[in-house]
Amino acid sequence: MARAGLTVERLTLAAAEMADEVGFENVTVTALARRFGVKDASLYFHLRNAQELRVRVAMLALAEMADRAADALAGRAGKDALVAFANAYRDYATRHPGRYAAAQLQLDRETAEASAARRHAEMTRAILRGYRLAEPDQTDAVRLLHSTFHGYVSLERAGGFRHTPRTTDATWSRTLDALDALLRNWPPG
Amino acid sequence: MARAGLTVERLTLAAAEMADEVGFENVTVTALARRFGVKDASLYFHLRNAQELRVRVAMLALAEMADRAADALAGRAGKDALVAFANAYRDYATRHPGRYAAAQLQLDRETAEASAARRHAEMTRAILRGYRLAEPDQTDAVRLLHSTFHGYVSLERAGGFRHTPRTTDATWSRTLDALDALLRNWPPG
DNA sequence: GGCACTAGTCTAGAGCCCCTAGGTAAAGAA
DNA sequence: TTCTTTACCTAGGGGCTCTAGACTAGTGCC
Repeated sequence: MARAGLTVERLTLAAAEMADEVGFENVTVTALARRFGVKDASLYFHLRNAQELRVRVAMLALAEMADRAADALAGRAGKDALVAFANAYRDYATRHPGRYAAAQLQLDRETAEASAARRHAEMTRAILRGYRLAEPDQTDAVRLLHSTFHGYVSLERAGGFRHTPRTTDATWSRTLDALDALLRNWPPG
Repeated sequence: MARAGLTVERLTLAAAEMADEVGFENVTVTALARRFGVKDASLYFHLRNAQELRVRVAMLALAEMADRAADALAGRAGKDALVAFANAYRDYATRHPGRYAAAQLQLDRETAEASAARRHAEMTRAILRGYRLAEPDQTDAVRLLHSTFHGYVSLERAGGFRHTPRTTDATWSRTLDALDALLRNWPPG
């Protein structure tokens, strides 16, 4: 009965890796325990329940995405920043599909506050500084950008663009052109 | 042992109602059987497995959304059509959250072909006729619209817009203005 | 009406998952 | 060394998925 050296952090990271390998919906407490050569009941010493594990993976993913986005944004402005930010987001989803799926988990208000969601919003606002939008247009633009990025990535991952021959990379690039154009010519209220 | 008169269609419809009431993820074969006063094993005479049930609910939702969108589109063109289409989509998600969640299920290629997804794409292209976009811009615009609508609705439902006081209705309306403006001034390749 | 056949439901049970209660061994403190 | 705490274990209940095989309700035919 040697100790496995489990911690919440190790469990969360392993769960995130597992999510990328087999899909977030297949990450179970039982399967995670198996991976550590331990009984499932043992994990409940470290986790309140299975939902906590999922939430922790979601928080990890949100934080990682924010880190990547921040790196991508460093030293850039205007369209350059917009493109780098969007690509960081899309690349993360491609490389870490399970984590990305986890990040879509519905978090309760308090948990959402504690997450990196605020950093995402702040970075988006930073990008918009280059486009000089006043409130409430700025908030609307933040929401539009989030919606489009998230929608594009999740439809692409779900195979929603497969029926047309045009590559999704090409459309992605043109979508960013279009959003840049839109932000430069935001329609008056 | 009176017969319950189960059919795949009745099961699918009941599952869809159940999804709207308790959430798509809580629709199980066992719970559905309970609702019909029948043992869970009995449903496997009508369904291959639980996944088939989920897929059928997804197909139902996609078809219903396409119907609503088609109604909304009738007799409209230009921005009018764009707004009506987008609202039909968003309203459906509001009234039928469980069905909407089901519609996001990943379908395999064949199932997706048999779904109403093609009708959605055709309607979007019909809207774009008013904006006179040539290929490949048209395909890109279809993808952009889908992405934005889907992204907006799912972020809104997930509570992603709660942290800012601005109402989501106001942003939605301005988002449609912005998309209309963008389509009228689509940037040259 | 009786018989054969099919369709629809049931019971029993295996396997996996979530989670709790209570036991026990390992690691560290005194 | 002994004591305490920490970390893991066994046992078990309850839910979900799904299969095998039994049984019955209904249908068609004589």
